[in-house]
Amino acid sequence: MQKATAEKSDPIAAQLAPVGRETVQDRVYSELRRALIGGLFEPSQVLTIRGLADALMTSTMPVREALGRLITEKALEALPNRSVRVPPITLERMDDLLRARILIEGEAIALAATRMTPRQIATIESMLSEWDEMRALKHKKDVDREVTLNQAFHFEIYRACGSAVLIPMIESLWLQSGPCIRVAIYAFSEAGEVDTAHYHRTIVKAMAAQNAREAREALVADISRPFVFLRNKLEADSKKGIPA
Amino acid sequence: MQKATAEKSDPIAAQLAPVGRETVQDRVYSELRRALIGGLFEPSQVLTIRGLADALMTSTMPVREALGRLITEKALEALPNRSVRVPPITLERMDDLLRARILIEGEAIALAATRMTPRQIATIESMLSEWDEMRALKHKKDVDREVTLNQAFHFEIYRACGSAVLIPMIESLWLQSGPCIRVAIYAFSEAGEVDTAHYHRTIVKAMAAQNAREAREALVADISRPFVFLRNKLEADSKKGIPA
DNA sequence: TCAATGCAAGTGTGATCACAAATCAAATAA
DNA sequence: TTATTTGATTTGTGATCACACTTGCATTGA
Repeated sequence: MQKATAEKSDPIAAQLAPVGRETVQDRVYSELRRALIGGLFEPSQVLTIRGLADALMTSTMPVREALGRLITEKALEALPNRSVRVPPITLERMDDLLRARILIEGEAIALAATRMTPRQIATIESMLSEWDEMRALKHKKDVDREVTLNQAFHFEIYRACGSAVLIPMIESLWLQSGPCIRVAIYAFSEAGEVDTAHYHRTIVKAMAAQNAREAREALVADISRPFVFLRNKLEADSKKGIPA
Repeated sequence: MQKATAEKSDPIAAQLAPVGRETVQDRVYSELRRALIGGLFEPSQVLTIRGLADALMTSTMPVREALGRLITEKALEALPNRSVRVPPITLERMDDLLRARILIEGEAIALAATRMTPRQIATIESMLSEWDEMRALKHKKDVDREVTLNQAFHFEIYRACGSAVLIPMIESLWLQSGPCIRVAIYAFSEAGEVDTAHYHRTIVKAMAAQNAREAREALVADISRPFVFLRNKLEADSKKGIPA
């Protein structure tokens, strides 16, 4: 094998990063994930293979496989008509999702509390200040950036839990609650938003002190907020407005 | 629509069950799931699309989509070579899986403890006696049947937890630990098996008493057993035998 | 006017083909 | 004999086609 010998003998090869061979299907899958977590699709919206293929400038093949994967992790829903849609929001489902997230993400942050390196803690601290400066010049409500930064903050912590089993589950949970969260964030914005960064600061403080219990409690408060907010909003709407 | 009117006006339509339209992909996916949970594939075994398609008497298309779905739930592993294999067993992964299963299945059974109907409890009790009579005439070690019955018992309980979010996660966990479990059960058989049904009886008793704490503890003992057994076996092997 | 029928466009599913990358084996050189 | 190379086979990926089912709309009937 000429490649193996080259790697050993050639000193410049050590400076070369291996070029990733990402498939089209992977890119489609990642793109749809990003859109789902960011809440770019509305609940109950139906997606067609050919429509997405056109939008993503590819053929139907990578799209249908990506959709199949998203359906298995419950990020999308397969109707009996064989059409696929993003799952609608119901109160039961929101409670269900929140309970699962408290259980699993709470465990992950408790594990991470005793395993995070100073370097990793410095990373999430820098994210904190990045959050602050975004708030400082909040001329425009950059919801997309807010969502992205929030996700990066949380997963920087979760990655430190050292569990290759829990992390994909958390990703699946974020995928499923993405549409809900987006709706909640919009509701936040129009209802005099509470300081989101405050909760993150509490989390960072607990993580720096390696206090698993406090970290878990702060996390629960953080992720519960949009859910209870949206829940109250939905209940209020159904009481006075349309019951459906 | 003639179908809708027929449903309302025609009395014989009420006796007709809707014919399910299961796709080939669904069948392939279910079949591979069954094989994985049952441990029919060995750890580190590589699977080829065309090989599976031939074995399942279908084309490559349904197989590749089923494989993609199984990869996303970590039931299979995609190598950088783009070939797929069933994940190998490591001590770290086993501990990781067991911890996640204790966390999530423990929560599920605790939820189910206060929600199981008398009818559902009667069902798992009947499974208990079915287990006993299988033990009574254990002329041949029917590992397959043992695995199937064990799965049916646990999921009859989990289904009662009422969470549409937790159950798919538990299925994913069983998918991932399937190969390990199979190895453990074989090891059980050759090492004078402890009474598996005893743990299930304890679980049933706790469920009947709606005692969530006891049910959870009994479940943890039940699912931990094959893992700690296999762990000790692997550690013993690595100490005296091959370190790899 | 309204419901039922029939047609046409759209959609998911499975099969097949083309192509590039990887794997394996025989052949060759040191 | 051992290491290297070369060629053939296998394999995954993406594109395209054929078919069946669904959906939506226009037409027809009462």
